[in-house]
Amino acid sequence: MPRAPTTADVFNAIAEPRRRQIVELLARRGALAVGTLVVTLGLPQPAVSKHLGVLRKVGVVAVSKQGRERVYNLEAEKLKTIHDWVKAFAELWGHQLDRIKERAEHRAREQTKSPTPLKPRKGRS
Amino acid sequence: MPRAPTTADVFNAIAEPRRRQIVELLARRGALAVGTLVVTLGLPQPAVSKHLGVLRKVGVVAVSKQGRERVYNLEAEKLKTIHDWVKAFAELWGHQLDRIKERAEHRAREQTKSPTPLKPRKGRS
DNA sequence: CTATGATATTCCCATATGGGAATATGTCAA
DNA sequence: TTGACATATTCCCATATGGGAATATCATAG
Repeated sequence: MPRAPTTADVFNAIAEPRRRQIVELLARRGALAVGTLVVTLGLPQPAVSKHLGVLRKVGVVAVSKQGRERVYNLEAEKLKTIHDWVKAFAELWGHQLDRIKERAEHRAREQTKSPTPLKPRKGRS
Repeated sequence: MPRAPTTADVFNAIAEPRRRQIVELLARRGALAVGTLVVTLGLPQPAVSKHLGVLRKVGVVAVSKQGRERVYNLEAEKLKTIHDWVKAFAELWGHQLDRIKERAEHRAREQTKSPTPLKPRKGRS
């Protein structure tokens, strides 16, 4: 199986730096027309349109026709998926994670066979 | 330019569902040997090793040799990058984002007066 | 030493990529 | 209508993918 399509989910969609930039821009400056994004990002228009297509497909942005322009706005709630995911690990870096780490599989399955023959010295001979 | 390598940064690394699963497992159960991950994930060992390789390259996990096993542990701080990124948009979904949205490109010189969708005719009567 | 267990690495391949270039579609102005 | 502008879509291609299969590497037991 090849890599999942960028449109598979939000995680894949924002893996692309340019797309993250677009999200940042829309968050910072509000809804923007494609043309504005083109000049701001310094990317060719087709490239921008494609990136927007990906973001739109996963629901991170939404379009609205305004005259001959297409105005894209951020649908921030979709980013909540990611936030919720990483948030679960927040305590692991904000706190002492040793406890969780250590209480883990210290008895692993190795004890089913060899009773912990740890660090046998790195002798040279 | 093709898609950036999965090892390019944390965002690309965790775009892959299996790799996210690995992260979750290591967070939940602490450091684990490859073999344990293999049985838990139900994936062929080479596949797991490759995923671990990606995660290791971006620094999300770290290995330690323990006898003939390789024990992988989570380096949660690396996920902070992602957390910090999405966190910036948290106010956009937890709060009223209208303010930010509206103050945006109002110079688009066209006030959105009526959203009136043009196409949503989902019913043939 | 050799054998076995535990992981990592290499080769293969269908698939998707992001950008470039060119073109199509859409919308407004005369 | 025609023309100019704003976006989207299509085609092309070098590159990377993730899994499968086979093999290599490393560590320990005998």
